[in-house]
Amino acid sequence: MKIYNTMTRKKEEFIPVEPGKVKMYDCGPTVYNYFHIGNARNLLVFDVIRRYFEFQDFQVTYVQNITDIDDKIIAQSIAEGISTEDVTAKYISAFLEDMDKLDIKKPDFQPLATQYIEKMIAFIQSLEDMGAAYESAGDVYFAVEKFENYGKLSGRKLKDLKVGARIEENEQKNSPFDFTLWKNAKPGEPAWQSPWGKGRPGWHTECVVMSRDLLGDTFDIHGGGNDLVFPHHENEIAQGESIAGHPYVNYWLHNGFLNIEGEKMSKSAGNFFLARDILQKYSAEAIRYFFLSKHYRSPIDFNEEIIIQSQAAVKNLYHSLKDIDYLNFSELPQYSALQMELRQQFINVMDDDFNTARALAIVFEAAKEVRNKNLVISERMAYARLMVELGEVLGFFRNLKEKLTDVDNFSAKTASLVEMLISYRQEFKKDKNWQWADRIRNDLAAIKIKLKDTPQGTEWEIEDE
RNA sequence: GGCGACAUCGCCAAGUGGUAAGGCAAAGGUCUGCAAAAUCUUCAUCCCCGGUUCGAAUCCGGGUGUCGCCUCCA
Repeated sequence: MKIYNTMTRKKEEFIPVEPGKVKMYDCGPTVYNYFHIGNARNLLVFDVIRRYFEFQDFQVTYVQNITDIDDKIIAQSIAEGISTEDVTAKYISAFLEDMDKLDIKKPDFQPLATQYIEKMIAFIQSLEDMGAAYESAGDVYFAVEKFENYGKLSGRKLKDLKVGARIEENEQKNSPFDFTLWKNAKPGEPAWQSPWGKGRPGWHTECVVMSRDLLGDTFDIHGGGNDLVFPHHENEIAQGESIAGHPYVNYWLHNGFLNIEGEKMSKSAGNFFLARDILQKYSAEAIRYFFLSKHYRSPIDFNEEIIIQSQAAVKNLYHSLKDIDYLNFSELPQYSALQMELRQQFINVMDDDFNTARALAIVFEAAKEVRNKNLVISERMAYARLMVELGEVLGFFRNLKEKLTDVDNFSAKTASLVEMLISYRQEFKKDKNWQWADRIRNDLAAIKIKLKDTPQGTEWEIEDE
């Protein structure tokens, strides 16, 4: 298996620290707001990577932190007029809810920053003891120039940074690029007691401390959005490797950014989409298809038309399963050489830096064979099994039974009412009373219930929107 | 100023030297009272110019255009 490593800017053969095990860490959200569609990409990408490792029989330990103490949270608590605890409680539960709606599997660990204060203090203390950090007026900073490889992940050199970057005015720092490990609390701010007085940890420290605690001081994969490469991940490396004296992470994975109709998404530009708002209108699987149809490292452009296309594409998959009556298989058919070959192709493309776009194409090829009436039924059923197996690796087909039986959103009573109307329409049709037959069909269509006359009788379904 | 990415059918998108995956949409056939759905069929030579090669969307050089990071940010 080859994965692209931001550190070396090359695809590299994946060799885990411990054979058969994968230890991965993804930088999770800061819970000061509902998460947006750009966050969703990171979450979905790492969900699929995790699922694929599990499919390949790796024993995966997946850690994703939740930052629940931060300047933005304090700002939000003032804006909403509630305590910081209430802010984080509110957005953590919203986060978990939205994750579930997106069919994202729960990480094995979701540590909160506030659960790690003691360990962060001890860690910062060690950095200070070894001379990598210094205190200045109640704040503690990491001395960037003490870490000789600073910039190795992002390909930046301190001297280049000095040329163009806007330099933060802060006379307490020895060097403008030194970053905060511990921040002195202002009156009224949440604070913890520490050797440097009351304060809170800086953002860059929690990921190092948590990952070392849960995954060890060298682990396999660390991920996040592209924008975290510098400075956040760079700063993690500086801390982790200063302490450990050996590599912190073996493979760095970064997903590309999401644009909105070609523009960067930002609140001020008004082109800002929350995941939960999009989920109101479109299915989790449409969103998933949209993201997976593009390679995770490339930038992706979001607009409504694309999601509509994605929704239609996913429907295609379900039609195949309905067509073959997947739910009524008495037992799962064995794969023949044909299915095994397609399955192997799937593995090959996923082994090539998680090429989900090609993987998706393979699922669609299987779906096409499911509907291929020239094949014997056992062969078609085997393709259906394959399609579901591979689709699940990509995170599709959760609650398959409900989706295939349409019981999801409709009460049994609604269903029987529709059936009743259909039977009346049958009577009209028998009498060739097209006017009333069409009126029933049109009126149902107006409330998004679509009728289809097939040789087996009239079928109906609720249209997605 | 420094670093980096990208440009493939109407739309989305894969493809890192061997003759263009897949999805959406569209057109035509079958089916239907008419529809819808389903199904079958059809649908690109890869931004421009030059070079390397038996052979290039794929490599090199030069253009043009788009975007990202360097500051909180997934």
